[in-house]
Amino acid sequence: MKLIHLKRAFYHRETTAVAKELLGKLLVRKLEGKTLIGKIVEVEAYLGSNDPAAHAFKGMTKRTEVLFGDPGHAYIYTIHGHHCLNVSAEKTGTAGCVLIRSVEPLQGIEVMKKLREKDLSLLHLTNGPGKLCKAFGIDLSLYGIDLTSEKSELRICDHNEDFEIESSKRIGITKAATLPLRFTIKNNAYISR
DNA sequence: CTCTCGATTACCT
DNA sequence: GGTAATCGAGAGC
Repeated sequence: MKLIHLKRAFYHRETTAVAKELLGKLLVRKLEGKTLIGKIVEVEAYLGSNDPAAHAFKGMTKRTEVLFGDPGHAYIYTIHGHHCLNVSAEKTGTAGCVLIRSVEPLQGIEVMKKLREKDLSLLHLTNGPGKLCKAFGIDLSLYGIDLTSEKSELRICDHNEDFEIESSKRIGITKAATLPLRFTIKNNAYISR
């Protein structure tokens, strides 16, 4: 499998467009000499200043500053004791991002199982934002990492496949909860919930 | 410094 | 489907 990372221009667009097109792409993590790969099957768009549910809604803080910078960087935060991975989108100065909610494990599954401590069945290994971060060894030390750099330990690579995209309400939020900004690959077995 | 609140998970019935 | 555990960021004092 040849791994060509997505370029900056991919992220330099409207957040919902980036979200939909991230479906089917490959999350690639270099870790301890191994390469872990997961196919993105579920994402959510967070629109920044127009979206009360977005962390960036109230403006820039130390935590959210990467969202206001160049697109194509990792926005990682902790919630309920777990880490979540987002990708920054939109032009510099505008704070859109895409939450990676679920991936299908493709390569490095033994390493993922080692990093996760519970529920090691393949279907439940990476089917949630906190779970996939644990399985991929993603924590705050990777905050702000450039996903478009060949050298990065974390990047997103191109992959082509035919599938149908389904949209639905975002999960686990209370504000702007009815907007259809969650996108999934229809009928994929590794979607969360 | 203290307090509150989740973009969650795992385990229970 | 219901809920306890969890912990850092952000806000307020």
